[in-house]
This record gives sequence, structure tokens and C-alpha cells, in this order.
Amino acid sequence: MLTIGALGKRTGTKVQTVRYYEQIGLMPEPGRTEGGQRRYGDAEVDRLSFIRHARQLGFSLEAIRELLDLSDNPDRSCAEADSIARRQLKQVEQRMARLEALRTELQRMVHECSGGNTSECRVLEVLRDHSECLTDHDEIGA
Amino acid sequence: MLTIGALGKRTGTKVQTVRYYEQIGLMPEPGRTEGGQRRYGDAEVDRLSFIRHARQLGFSLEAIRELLDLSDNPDRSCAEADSIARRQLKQVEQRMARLEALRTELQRMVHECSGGNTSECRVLEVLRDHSECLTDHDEIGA
DNA sequence: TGTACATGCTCTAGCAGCTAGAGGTTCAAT
DNA sequence: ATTGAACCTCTAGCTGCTAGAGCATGTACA
Repeated sequence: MLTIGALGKRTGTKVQTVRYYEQIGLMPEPGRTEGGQRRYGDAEVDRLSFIRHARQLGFSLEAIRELLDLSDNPDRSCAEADSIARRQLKQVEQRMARLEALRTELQRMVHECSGGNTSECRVLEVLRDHSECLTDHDEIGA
Repeated sequence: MLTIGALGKRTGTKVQTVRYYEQIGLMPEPGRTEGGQRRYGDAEVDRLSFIRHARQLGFSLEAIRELLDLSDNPDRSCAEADSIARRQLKQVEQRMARLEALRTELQRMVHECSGGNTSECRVLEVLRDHSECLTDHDEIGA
């Protein structure tokens, strides 16, 4: 049986985060010692690893909740998990496209800066006047 | 003179957001009517446009605070603004690299999924077992 | 058996960057 | 004078944690 600290170490999760996951119902309420300390077994290690791994892949906690639910019910259709993953993939691709545009704009700003004082700074000028931009980049970056 | 709503429309900013920027000191406290409503002039339109544009390029509010400060002092060195922009560019590039790795992993998961039920779902399997991954992706996506 | 001290506990508040709602007032047009 | 949209302040909520206060437990060693 593992303490919460040991569980955290095994899965690369902070203790506070484990308790947070329990609080929002992602992790089950574990058994306790007489003194009230949490003790975990292998199932919890697996579940938390799953969660962390999905987080690393950028899945939201809500998406992870769904995935865990699917994982707990082996008879349900794989198509649901697949669609969650596809949704995530699409999000990642959209973000990349956005960042690509931002990078171009930032590179242009930086390359055109030639020193001197701020009254003739290209970086500030571009920020002051949107019409100098090549792309739209209407939505917030990232 | 513009109302807060008109200012918002001109700059593509929600009214609440304008008030929020005022609260955190990014926007100045504007003049008021006798009844207590905010009224804005051209300077505020410019300043808010600057802020929104910088946000669209992904700058944090703290970075924007610095940029505005530089913009308000035309005698200071352009190098500072340049370095803020370079920092932002670097961040964008790092995020892109991270997303690139995530995309690869997600594509692999999705492509290997061949239907059926969740007990043999590749998506869930990959999430369960990190050792199946090609990349490290240790840090949280995005 | 005593004691030290790392680790555990709960509870609350904070981070970015807004957004939404309650409950009330002002402004401009008719 | 009246309507109704837009304004006001204040508070709380969103995601996904993280940090700290103040106290209790567990374990190792003498």
C-alpha cells in the first residue's frame, strides 16, 4: 500500500494534485489508515498514470473523465474514445496553425527592429497599427 | 466622446474586459459623466487597440504593461521592446514544437484505431501504457 | 519508550484572463 | 413622461492546478 506521496512520486504527480483529482471525482476516494491517511493500491497507480498521460497529451479533465468512463466499460464502443482523440487532434492542429501565423508576425517585427530609441521602434509601431500586419490573427494566441 | 460600449465595439473588446483592464491598471481611469458613466477619447481607443493587438499576438498582460510603458516613454531604448518580442517569439516556437510532438502521437493513436469495443481500443491502450509512445512529452500540452 | 521530523491532513486563497449574473441607475429618443 | 438599451458596482465562476497556515500522524532510531 502506498502513501499519497509515494503514489505521487510513481506517477509524477504532486500530492496536492492527487487530492484535487479526488475532490473533482477523477480519482476515487481511497482507503484510509486509522489515523485518516490515504493509502493506495495498484489500481490507483494505473488510473492516475492514465490521467497524467492524457494530460500530457493535452486532453482536458472533462475529456479524461469521458475516456476513463469508456475505459471502465469495456463493452462500449471504441468509436467514442476515437472521436474524443480526433477532437483533441483537431484542436492541436488548429492551435498549431494559429501559432504559425503568430510566429511569422513576430519574426517580422523582430527582424525589422534596428535599435535606436522607442520613438522609432518597429515592434511598438506594429503593435500600434494593426494595418501593418499580414495576417488576421483575430483570436487570442495559444 | 465614446461610451464604454462604443469603445468596446471599435476595438473588439467586451465591456467587462475594458473595465477589467482599468481595474488592473492597464487602462487609465477615464472621465465620467455627471451620472457616473465612463467616457473615452481617441487616446483610449489607441491604447486599447494596442493592448488587444498585443493580446492577439499572445503577449501576456504583464508583457503588455511593459510594452505600454516603453511606448509612453519615447526616449527609452528600443532594445527592451525588442527583447520582449523576442521572448514572445521564443515561447511561440517552443509551444509549436510541443504541439508538433503531440500531433504525431495523437495521429498514431487515431490511425491505429480500427473500431470494435473499448476492450481492444488502441486509443485507450496507448493512454494506459506510456511505454508505447515514441516521444517523451513530459510537460503538459499547450 | 521517548522523541524527532518527514509526511500527512483540511481548509482557504491565489494564479491568468477574462466572463456572467444580480440588482440597480442613467441616458437618449420618442 | 416614459420606455428600453446601455450603463453602473459587486461578487462569483471558469481551468487546472499550486501554495500556505495550522495541526495530526507515522516511522525510524536511541
